[in-house]
Amino acid sequence: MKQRPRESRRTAAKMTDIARLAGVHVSTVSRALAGSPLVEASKRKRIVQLAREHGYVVNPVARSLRLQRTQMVSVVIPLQHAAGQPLTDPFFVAMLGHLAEAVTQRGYGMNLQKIVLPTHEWLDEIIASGRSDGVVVIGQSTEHETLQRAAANYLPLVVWGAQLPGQKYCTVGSDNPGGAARAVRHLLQGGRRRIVFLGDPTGPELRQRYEGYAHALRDGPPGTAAPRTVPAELTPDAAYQAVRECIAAGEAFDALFAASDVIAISAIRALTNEGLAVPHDVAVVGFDDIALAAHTTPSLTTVRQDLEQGARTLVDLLFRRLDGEETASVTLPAELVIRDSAPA
Amino acid sequence: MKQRPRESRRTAAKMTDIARLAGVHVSTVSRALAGSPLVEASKRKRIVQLAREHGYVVNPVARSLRLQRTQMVSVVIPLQHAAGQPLTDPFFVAMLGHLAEAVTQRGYGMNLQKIVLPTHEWLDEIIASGRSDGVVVIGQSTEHETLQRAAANYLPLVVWGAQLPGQKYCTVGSDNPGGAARAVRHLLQGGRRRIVFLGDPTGPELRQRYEGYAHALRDGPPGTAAPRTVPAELTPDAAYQAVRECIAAGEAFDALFAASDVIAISAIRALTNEGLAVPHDVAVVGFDDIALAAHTTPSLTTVRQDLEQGARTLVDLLFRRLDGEETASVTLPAELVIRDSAPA
DNA sequence: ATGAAAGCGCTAACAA
DNA sequence: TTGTTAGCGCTTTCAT
Repeated sequence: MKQRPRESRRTAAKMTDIARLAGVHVSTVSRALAGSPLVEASKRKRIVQLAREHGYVVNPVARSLRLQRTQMVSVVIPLQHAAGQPLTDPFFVAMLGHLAEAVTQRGYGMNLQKIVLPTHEWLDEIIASGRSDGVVVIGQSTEHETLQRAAANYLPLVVWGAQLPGQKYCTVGSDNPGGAARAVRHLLQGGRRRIVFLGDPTGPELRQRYEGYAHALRDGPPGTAAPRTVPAELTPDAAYQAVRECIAAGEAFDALFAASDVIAISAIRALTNEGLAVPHDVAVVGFDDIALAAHTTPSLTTVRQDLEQGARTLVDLLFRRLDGEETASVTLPAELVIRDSAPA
Repeated sequence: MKQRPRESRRTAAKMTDIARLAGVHVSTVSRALAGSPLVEASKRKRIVQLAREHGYVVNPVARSLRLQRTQMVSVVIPLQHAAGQPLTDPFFVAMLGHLAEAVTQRGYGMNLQKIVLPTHEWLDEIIASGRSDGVVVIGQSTEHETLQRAAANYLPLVVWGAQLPGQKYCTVGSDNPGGAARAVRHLLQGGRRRIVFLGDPTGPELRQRYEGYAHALRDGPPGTAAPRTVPAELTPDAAYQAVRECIAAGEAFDALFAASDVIAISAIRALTNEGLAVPHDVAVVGFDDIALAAHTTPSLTTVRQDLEQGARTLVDLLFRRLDGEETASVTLPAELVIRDSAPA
């Protein structure tokens, strides 16, 4: 058993050390460092100066224990399959960046947790642990019930995802059905009639995208083929495989609506490699508008989610909940961005 | 002044509550939950069961205070300018994802800090605070001296960046000079003679890339133009502007080596918009091999940094340092990936 | 095998 | 204005 050598870390100064140096009681130092007007101004300055000279900073662990408040926000990503969407997926990673931005701007720290196969009580444990003052969950995954339960007695919780009927927790998410419907109508207007849905509509967000797709198809002109799903996990490889197999099986389609940009891009490569021209033979629309989307060949027509606004909204709602407000869920617009993979 | 309403959060169970329920002393619960063989097996099981039923989890704040160990790793990103590389830059964001993966795999949490204009003692404060057991700094920025000072008496610190002479802290980074030189030699082999460096070689990593560039040019065939820098911050807009201005100023060049992919891609757009064909008129090579690079039009020839391996190595070294080992710095290979923006 | 008690570093109610 | 004191929730030595 290896041990932590003490010499490796200079023992950090404690508040009592500063108190001794200043010749005052530790409580005076605490007050001085908190800028309390109770402490005589000159003395306060002296103490603050002393602390700085000695590189002293208040120990947040002790402070948190005493105050029962951590100044931390937990960001949790429940992933369904270990092999599924990795943490490095452009969507997550952009969301994380924006969240970090918004959280640190408020003087809070952010701690990041990835939950692989959500085990029994993952969320309750995070909440009960008191490691953070509030929780942001990115994606409902298959955890709707868990979220419902947790929200029943824990206010400072916000979730990125779809808004569901009877939902008790607060979500921020894009208008998935609307965005998907716009994408499909765009394809229909372009004369496409056999439009396939690529993705696995298990989680609420993807299901909503599927429903928007199916709904728009039902309202399509005569000759519009019925909805058809090509199931695929949200990874490049899975999507690439799924599309190739679909083509090999001889299925005919003239457009593809993908549940995410990542799989849309893979689909384009699969189609191209199979000798199908995009958009001539098959038009492709994605979902997300990741940074990559504008630069692919052909550039990707997609439904844009504004993750920066999403993250800012999540954090804003979380802090209002920390202040006791029962905030309502927010749905953000999902706008169609027309590029070359499905031109006007 | 708003107040935190107590009703919003069910008061979490404490260890003493479980002790009372089990009819034992809190120390026995502590031992039981830690799986100590001292506690009689049946009693231990009963206690663990009780804890689970009541959704009890050990409070990590109290635990950390007692053990003087947090099971947390701080990840810090010092940024030079508020306006510079945002946290959402693909490089950072990919690095973050990989780090999160590696850290959580070891059962540690990760807390994320973004330091905008590094103030006096940012690193010392993070270390002194005891918020985490170890620190990963992403990028040296202009903070070499700060890192030197901190490393003098704090072992569990690792840095992504360039290895510098006389360096006392442990870095993991790509072979910047080698990678840059390979990129430039590739351009020279393709017949390019007037190769410009795009970027601002202020920080150590970019300086090393510049040096690799300059070095390769000096060894170039007769007729090779001397090194020339077009300074630009690592943002798409700054780079786009810089390149357009450079063209407008009538400067002649037939190739461009960009300090990062993000600015390389912007450069391509600037060149194209100015009527210069890539690679015909101007070849472009980037640095990073971000996900986007393979999908731009034309696809980007670039120097690949393996961030996954980088992150794994950082975390591996950090944990060895937590165990007291004085690990040496590691330089990872930086391989040239030839695509269409500078074909063979 | 279990309990008692001390103490991690800090803040705040209370006393002076 | 400052000091004294209790205690946040936990682990661990020591005593039993």
